[in-house]
Amino acid sequence: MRYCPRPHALDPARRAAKVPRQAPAAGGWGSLPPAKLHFGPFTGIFRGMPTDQVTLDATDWAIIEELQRDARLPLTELGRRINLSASATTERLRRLEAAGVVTGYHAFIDPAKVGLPVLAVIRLKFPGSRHERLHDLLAQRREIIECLRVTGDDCYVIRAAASSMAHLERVVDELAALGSTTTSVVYGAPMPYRGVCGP
Amino acid sequence: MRYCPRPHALDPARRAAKVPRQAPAAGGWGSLPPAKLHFGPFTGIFRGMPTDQVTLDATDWAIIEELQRDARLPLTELGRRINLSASATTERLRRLEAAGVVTGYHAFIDPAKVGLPVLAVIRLKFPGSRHERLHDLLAQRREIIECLRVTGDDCYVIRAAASSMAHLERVVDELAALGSTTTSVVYGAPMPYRGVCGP
DNA sequence: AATGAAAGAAACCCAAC
DNA sequence: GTTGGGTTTCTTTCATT
Repeated sequence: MRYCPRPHALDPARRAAKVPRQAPAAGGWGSLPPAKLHFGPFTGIFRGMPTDQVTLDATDWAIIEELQRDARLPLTELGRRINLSASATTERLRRLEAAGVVTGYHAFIDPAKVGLPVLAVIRLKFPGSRHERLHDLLAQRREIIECLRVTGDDCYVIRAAASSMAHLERVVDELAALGSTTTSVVYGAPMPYRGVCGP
Repeated sequence: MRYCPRPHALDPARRAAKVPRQAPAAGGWGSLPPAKLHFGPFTGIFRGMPTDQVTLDATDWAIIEELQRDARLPLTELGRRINLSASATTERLRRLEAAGVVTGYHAFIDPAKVGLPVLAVIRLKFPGSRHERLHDLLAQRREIIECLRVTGDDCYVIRAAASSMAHLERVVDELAALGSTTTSVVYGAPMPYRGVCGP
């Protein structure tokens, strides 16, 4: 097998080698493992059913907090910060990845900088159960960057990033064909996403 | 200076050392402070006013897409995938970081795995302008993992991760002291967060 | 801007403690 | 968990184009 540089357990190539049976890919981060329930940075990444809780000690939490802050931290430096040898740090992290505690490492992009300055939270209320059509739309419209199914009056909470209000309008119109929408444009974040933290 | 392993431009130590003077924010917002506007994975990380757009070519987008998928990808492997030498790839990425296109690299954690299986979207409606009290609460309650200010009936859209419904209730009660809340518990994500993509 | 070479550092594996 | 050795790969710098 080809040597995979800095090959964390979540690396697609490595996962393929180590996790023989992939569940059918269902949207979202292509590289993420199947059947995870995550509520990752910022909002949530739910996928499928919740899984069992993992017992973590203070060192595990230190690893989690460092990597939530900077996912590109080298393992040697991470080890230094948590007062653990590189080997032990690597093994801890490997276990956290294998247990599904760490679900991925992702770069964050400023949408405004790349031409998507209009961000919105769109709530969608369904009359019946045309969920398939929504799923199709989610897959196609890349302006939709997240969709959560929730309790309450609204069935779904959707996030979208658009290049203009006119662009957002087109996205909302497509959603409005499926159910009734309530759209809120985002001014800013008094509290931008921060990762989870220990007890 | 101490060698900094894999020291990307966003590394705190390196940022201080290498980016002496930020160019004054030019463009549409006049004298307003040059802040970050990100709508990162899952929800968005807005902070302050939007900044200027950056012109990106197909190679830049390839870098962005790869690192959104796996932030721990080595630069050599990234270069291989986009058909560029490691040096050129590094320089491209350095520019993207310096321009504020890439705002960070973050590990995603499965909240259910670490004892926070209850995720909720809480909308908060303010009667007046007791924003300071909200900001204090946001800073203190680590269950609140994001807060967006939005247009519409509700002033804020808040995300929270709690260990139980009783735990969530306590968080909601604290918010309800400031304004009227509407809470939706998250079932799952038909479309978990996926990063932005090019045109 | 991209390339290629070279030095130092990091990732990895493994054995021993 | 730690240490240390040995190997491969990665990061960074710099000269070159």
